[in-house]
Amino acid sequence: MTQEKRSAAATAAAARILDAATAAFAELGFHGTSTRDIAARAGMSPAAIYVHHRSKEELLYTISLSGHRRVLDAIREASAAGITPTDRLERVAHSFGTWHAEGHVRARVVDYEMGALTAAHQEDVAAVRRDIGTVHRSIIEAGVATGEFAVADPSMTSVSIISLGVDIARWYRPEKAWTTAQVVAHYRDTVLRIVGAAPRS
Amino acid sequence: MTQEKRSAAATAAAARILDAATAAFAELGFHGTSTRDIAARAGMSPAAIYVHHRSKEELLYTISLSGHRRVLDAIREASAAGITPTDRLERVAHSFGTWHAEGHVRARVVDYEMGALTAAHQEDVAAVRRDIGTVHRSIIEAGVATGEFAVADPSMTSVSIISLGVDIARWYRPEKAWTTAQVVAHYRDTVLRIVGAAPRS
DNA sequence: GTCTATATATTGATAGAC
DNA sequence: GTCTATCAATATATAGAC
Repeated sequence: MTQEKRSAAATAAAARILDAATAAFAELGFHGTSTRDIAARAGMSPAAIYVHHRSKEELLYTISLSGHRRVLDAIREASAAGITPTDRLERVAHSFGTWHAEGHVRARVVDYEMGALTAAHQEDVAAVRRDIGTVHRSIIEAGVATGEFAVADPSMTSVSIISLGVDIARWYRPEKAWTTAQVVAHYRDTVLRIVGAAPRS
Repeated sequence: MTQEKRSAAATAAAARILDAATAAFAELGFHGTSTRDIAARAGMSPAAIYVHHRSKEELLYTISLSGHRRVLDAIREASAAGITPTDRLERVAHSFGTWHAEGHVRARVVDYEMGALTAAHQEDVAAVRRDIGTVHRSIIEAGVATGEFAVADPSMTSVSIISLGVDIARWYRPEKAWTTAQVVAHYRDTVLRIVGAAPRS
């Protein structure tokens, strides 16, 4: 058995507990969720959690850190693929919006439960968040340099764009009228308007 | 002693407890806050809370409902004062942004802790939220009618504008670089861009 | 209307059988 | 690696003295 396969998150039971914790945290919040809630959703006894994970807080840490890293990877890939700043921003907005709309349950935990982490774990996540901000800001600055974007303060604008994307996870509910595709398309168009890009054909 | 003065929230001690609860809920979340936390912040014993309020949940309900009502009143007043849809939207954005930036502590509880309310209390708050949405959507529809705004879906656009304002309360921290006035001005300008209004002089 | 003391339930986490 | 049983701490809320 390899090192990787022995690590907690690699076993099927460990993953099932992580998924149960994600669903519970998204619905009730970290502090509103008991370890018994998580165990019940995973179809196991409360004690089983501690065979695979160190603590309830570590469950949140694992969800939050891996979630943040996956978003960062996704937008970096989207950003690299584009040619012009407008292309890159459009791809990044699509990727970022899709993560928050389709993955709204996971994203709700990732983006809104950070405050329940220990200070050290919160700093690990914050570092990834800074990189996510840098990806956005760099594209905006590049677009300002080429004249494609009309933006007075790229830092503030990138915060707004990220904010609008993140907040999808708070308000979006699939049982309502809009599909994720509609929400993402609207987000992408809104982002282009915010930076003052020329309307797309 | 009048009826009003005898109601719980009207006494000084009751208000002090409400303020302490607001600060605690904003920092730790509803479920992360104990009644002992609240009592300690108010400089009272845990038992004192129950002289002035029925339960911890009722504290949140009072904060959340009165907060929502105050926002609704503020944007209704701002909306009525304007002449053109652009004027009205600008005033509403200023009012809505100011509430969330300057009142970010209170707004964080009002907007992000709703899920901890009982179903009945959640519905009371949701009714006010629907009115807040209607105020925004009506202005956008009016602007589309006059040709001042270029918006394909007024419902989605009003959700975006509200979302961008609400989310200020999540990310804004006064100890960072930006003043509330800067954040509000940027929000107001961004809102006008989102609806496709002509840039202001 | 404030307090100390406490009832009662639930919490996160562990012990030990299998 | 799963379970049942349980520990110790903490939760919300109340009782009763002053």
